[in-house]
Amino acid sequence: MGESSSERTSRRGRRPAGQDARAAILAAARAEFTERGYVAASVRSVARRAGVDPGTVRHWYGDKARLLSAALGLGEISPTEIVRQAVEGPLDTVGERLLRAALTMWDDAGPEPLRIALPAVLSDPELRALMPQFLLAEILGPIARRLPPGEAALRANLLGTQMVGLMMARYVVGLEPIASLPADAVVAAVAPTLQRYLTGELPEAAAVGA
Amino acid sequence: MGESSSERTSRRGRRPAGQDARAAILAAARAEFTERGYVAASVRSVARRAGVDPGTVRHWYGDKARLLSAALGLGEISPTEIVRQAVEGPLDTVGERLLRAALTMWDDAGPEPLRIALPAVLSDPELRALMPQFLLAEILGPIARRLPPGEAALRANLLGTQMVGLMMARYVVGLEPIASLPADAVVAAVAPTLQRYLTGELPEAAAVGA
DNA sequence: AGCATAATTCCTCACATGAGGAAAAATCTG
DNA sequence: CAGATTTTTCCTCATGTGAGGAATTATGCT
Repeated sequence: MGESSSERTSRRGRRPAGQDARAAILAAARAEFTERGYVAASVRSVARRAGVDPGTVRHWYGDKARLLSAALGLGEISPTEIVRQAVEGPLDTVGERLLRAALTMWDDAGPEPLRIALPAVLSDPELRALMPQFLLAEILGPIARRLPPGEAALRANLLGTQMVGLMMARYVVGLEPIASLPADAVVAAVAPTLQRYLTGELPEAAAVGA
Repeated sequence: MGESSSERTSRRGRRPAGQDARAAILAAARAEFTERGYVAASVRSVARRAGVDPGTVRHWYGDKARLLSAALGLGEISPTEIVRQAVEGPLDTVGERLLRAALTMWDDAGPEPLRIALPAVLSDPELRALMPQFLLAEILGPIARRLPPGEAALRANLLGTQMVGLMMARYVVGLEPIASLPADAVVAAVAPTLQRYLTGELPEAAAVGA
């Protein structure tokens, strides 16, 4: 964890043009958050890794939460928008469309953001407590609005269970063979489940319980 | 967070018989780990909450990892054993048996152990890296051994995705309505998925990808 | 009753963290 | 070119952490 003085100048003041401290900080943050977890990583450990002073990190990103947001690139993709688009179209293929959209999003981003964000959120009871509202409003809500009332919430919930489980196994944990299965194979196996949850027969006992 | 001197004596030495410091420490640990997350909770914060000195915590439980194990009551229930028992019997109802066993185990324990353990494990890249092996060996392995070779691993994986997703939604996140759905209703909705994953038709594209 | 053992606190140490602010150095602008 | 602005480090502070060990006090055993 020692800083290499060949990589880090010790004089105060502005660096010559062309050096991108912000990018180095963000890359270091992603690495630190991934390797140590958000809580155990510190602003100082990120700064050390980036080869800058902690004051520089603070200057650009303020506190650690904002550094996390920046490192995750939040705001660049909107899961809500992705869901909204996928949910449009015929209902008898909505399961597959949602799954493909999610797999594309996750595959594009790689496992890092999920591996950083999920434990960070789950470790904080206040953030964790916000997740149901967020999920219902932003992810499952647009789906439920396409379904007949009465079972819509339960059906969207069930879809959520399968999607989050797949996300966990494939991206967060890296469970094989599903972690390296081609997307088409995943869709072939899992989309029928999603479709049944959304539009298929739910046994009476499930519906009564809702 | 301040300690109440009416609850804590300040003299050194053994306490009169009848006071159970260990139980108080474990209860405090569970509360602290749940409310702050494992990493952010400290041995000192646990001790403060329990009304004892940090040295006492250290005396009984050594380091924080061992305190976590004790607080979670690890060793009292064996998921592996539960899976092994549920997997015995006719294959055409194994999905439901596994699900009932898991729901019982989770319901009995309440959300706390999962809310403590999951972020703790996922925040630590070394522990996280061990999860696939553990899951495959201890949970999914006994299931896969009951299935015909060739697709056994994929089928067990698929079952795992649904189970972990259900666990996340129902217990960790508290997503409604599934969080408060009666177990029978959950089984009615989800067991057919598990059964299909284990013994049902998997589309060709899924099987080829495995 | 006396001694050994067990349980608990107090003390100390080295180290780490987030945060604020001032000084220094490069760039930008008119 | 000079001054303003931007960027970066150094310095300081208050607070917290894990860990080791010795002193103290109650219990257990003979």
